[in-house]
Amino acid sequence: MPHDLPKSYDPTSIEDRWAEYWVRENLFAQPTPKAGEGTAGPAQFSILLPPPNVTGRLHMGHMLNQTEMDILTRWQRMSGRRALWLPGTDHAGIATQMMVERQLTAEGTSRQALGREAFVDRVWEWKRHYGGAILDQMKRLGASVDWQREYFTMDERLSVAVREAFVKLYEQELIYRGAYIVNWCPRCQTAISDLEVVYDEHKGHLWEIKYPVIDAQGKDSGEFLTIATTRPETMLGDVAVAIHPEDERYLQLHGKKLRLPLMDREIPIILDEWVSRDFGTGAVKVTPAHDPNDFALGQRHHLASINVMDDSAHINEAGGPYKGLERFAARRKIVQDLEETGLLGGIKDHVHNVGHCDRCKTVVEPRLSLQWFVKIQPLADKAVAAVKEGHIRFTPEMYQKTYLNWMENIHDWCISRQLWWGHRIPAWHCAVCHKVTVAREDPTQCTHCGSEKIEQSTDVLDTWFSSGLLPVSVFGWPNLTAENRADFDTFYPTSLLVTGFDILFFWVARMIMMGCWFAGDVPMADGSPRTLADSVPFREVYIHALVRDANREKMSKTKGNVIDPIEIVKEYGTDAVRFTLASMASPGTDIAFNVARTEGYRAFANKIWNAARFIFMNVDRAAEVGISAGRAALGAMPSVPTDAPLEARWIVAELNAMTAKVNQSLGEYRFDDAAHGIYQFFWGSFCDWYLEIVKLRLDFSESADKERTKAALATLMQTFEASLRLLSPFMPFLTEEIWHAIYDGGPPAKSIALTRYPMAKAAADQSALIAMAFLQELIVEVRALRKEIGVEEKAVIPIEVRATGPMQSIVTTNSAMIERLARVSEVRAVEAISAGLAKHSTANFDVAVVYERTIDVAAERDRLKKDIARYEKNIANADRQLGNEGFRLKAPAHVVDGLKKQREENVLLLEKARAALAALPPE
RNA sequence: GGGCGGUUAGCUCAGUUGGUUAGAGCGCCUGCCUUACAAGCAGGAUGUCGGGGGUUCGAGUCCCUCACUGCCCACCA
Repeated sequence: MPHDLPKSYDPTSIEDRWAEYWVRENLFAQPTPKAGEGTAGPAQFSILLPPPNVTGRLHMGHMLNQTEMDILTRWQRMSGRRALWLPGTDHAGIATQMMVERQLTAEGTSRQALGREAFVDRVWEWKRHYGGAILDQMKRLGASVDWQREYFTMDERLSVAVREAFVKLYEQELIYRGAYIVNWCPRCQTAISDLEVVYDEHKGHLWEIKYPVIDAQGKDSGEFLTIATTRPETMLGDVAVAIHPEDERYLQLHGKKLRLPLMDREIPIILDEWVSRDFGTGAVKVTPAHDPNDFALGQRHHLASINVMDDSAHINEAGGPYKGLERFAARRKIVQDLEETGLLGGIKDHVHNVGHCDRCKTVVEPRLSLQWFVKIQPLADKAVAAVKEGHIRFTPEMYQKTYLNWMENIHDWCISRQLWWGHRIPAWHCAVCHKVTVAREDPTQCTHCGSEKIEQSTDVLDTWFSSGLLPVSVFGWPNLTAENRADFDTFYPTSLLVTGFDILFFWVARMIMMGCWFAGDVPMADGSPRTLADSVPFREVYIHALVRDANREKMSKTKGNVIDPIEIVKEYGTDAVRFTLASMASPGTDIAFNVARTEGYRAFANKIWNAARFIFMNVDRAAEVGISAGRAALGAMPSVPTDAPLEARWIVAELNAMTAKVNQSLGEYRFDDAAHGIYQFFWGSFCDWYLEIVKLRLDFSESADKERTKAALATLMQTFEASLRLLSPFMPFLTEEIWHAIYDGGPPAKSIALTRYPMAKAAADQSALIAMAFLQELIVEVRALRKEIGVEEKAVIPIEVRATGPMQSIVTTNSAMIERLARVSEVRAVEAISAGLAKHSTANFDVAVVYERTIDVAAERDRLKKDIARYEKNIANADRQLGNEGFRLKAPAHVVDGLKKQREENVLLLEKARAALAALPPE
């Protein structure tokens, strides 16, 4: 890589090249340690990529997630840890099946027409074709994952883990099968878990239906009991009507029966305290097969359950004349029929929440069906303990509460899905004894009766059952032997999980439950039992925010405000987008993604690019006069002798301070602080001040002191190179390109990512920081003065400076710096500023420019008056506090002293400003 | 119904255990093509920290309350 960089920074031309190089060279592969070499501990850093769905395309949320993980992984790797970032994809049961079904529909066919086997083949084909798309996009983003370890949740070895987990839980009697009300999606035609139902507020109706009361002889008494329902179609499955036992309106109906309209069936009136008297009519129809509350009611009162709908929510034979109607058509017909028979009491508007399938948004039908469940409490208990005992730490902390609240109120988990795509449940049903055989190896006969008439369950497992196992399964569980457990011993528990709150329950909580449960049985590398502390799937969880659009709106396809990261990356470069996300990623706050920021950070990248060009230009000039660039000294923190020029001591002090800050911030997941720190240092300190000053030292003329030039160039190079390393986790492409250019074809490593991350070496040189701050203030005042009195930009003019003792000598020593940066021809140290000159005063100095001023007297007067008002206010404020005995007694000494000093400064400045005002021509 | 956030400059956001004069980026105004960079340089303006009350010598920061706003959980038919 030659160091003659093109004139302008063009991200696309460099990013593709390095992205390809990192993958080709396998730079981030983390091989399995040799047996016995792997030891868990702080020397390791392992992290799992939340596996994107194979259906996925990269969106901004992914990019944020991956940028954060990549920054941390690169930082950890460069800090000397054995870093492993493990990528993979999720088969995503429902989501993927839906995509393929949609494709089939477009072809005019269906999965039913294909049959199960052919359909599953088709999905695999689809997966091979599209499944890697998101990973290819990740490569383009520079994600430093170990591509050699890439997995897919339906890989053979991960499927083994799924099967083992299922069988084990079954053996432990923590998996059971039973008929319960589950959330049923009629479009996906499968059960879904509580978490997969999203509720939307819906303006519906409350229909009041009159149920005729019948007498002892079974004849209509002429009386009615009016019930209220939001779903009239379910009345076909009514088995009772419930009222509150103390409801005075209905006391006379106790023990009576009703005729179910339309179905002409006798149903009892039951009494239950669950019924609320003030809702609707105080009488509620009971449909155990289609409502969870009714189901519980039915259990309590030993009522039958009548399921009136089929898998696609059409009315079945139990619905009599309504058989075959789709549920909403049935609803309309039923309401119409009731009206015609005079049994419709009334229709009221009613706003209520309606559950929809998370995937396809179809209205969910609560429905009685036979499903598999995990008895979750024992797992949840461990998962609660793991967090309460501090074995897993959440950032931001508040998510711990959210997590515990959910985990402590958890319900059994419905894990069976009536899908074709997924891990098939390892349970065989016997046609003879009707019992179930669950086994690790496919059985040929029923373990209960020995019959060979067994058939495997057609259900598959919830996708999250397999992804919940990932932290253990990717490292080889359950087949861990002394020979092959090095990965597990080294990398489990993983160090960190970085993810969004949207999958806190779906995935994070499940991993904690399953990790604690299954890893707990794996002995430690030394054979000792594993404690809960070492069973957890990860030690820390960092939950990041949602990426919204610039107006803080959630991105969604329907709103059309989705920002495609790949598009933005093409326009501004990956580095700029990464830096945007990092700089806006403060924990707990959503990110309003604004391309204006990205434009700003592309400018930052360009700034770095140009700083590199400037430096390389000087390296070349130095080479021409026989000064070497001193590359051998690179790769460490720069150090400068105490007699080095001020700017050299200062920039090294600043670099150390910023390095400490960045390391600390990254340790606290403060990506924003870290990014701002680097930005501020590089642009504000390094470019704006240091580079401008160092131009003075880069004197390649014959008469120049070569040693001094060489020293200046060395500090320049070292500081710049260290800055690149510091920046490289954030902007991996740009820094890689420039870093290689520094070495002009002979880099000491294959990548900047494989060098060491800077560590602050020493306490910052305070005297350099103080002196430089003073000079910066002086230079800024001179520039401001020039502007105020209208000195042309190009004019070079003398100044007068009055400063106190040590500061005066700093001015004298560094007059060349002042002259260059403030366009000054001569710095005159004086006892007092000459009368008539335009002057600025600070607590430390007075400064004036020697110039025939074209002063705007009115503006100057305004400025001074404003200053005076400010000083007076400050003094009054200080006096008020200092006059308060409580403050003097209770405030810490440094606060009181600071305030006193500040007051003195303000008194001085006030005097100066008043004098200056008096010296102005009268109004 | 329960819980958790947020409200700071025109915009997007920082602000560590309460402590001296509340910050950044973008935007805005003014002047500069100063040979690394006009994707730049220099200078400048801008806030009753959502309202009210309280604790304290001292509150953007702690407590109470109200308003607005966002999210999560629950799901009474």
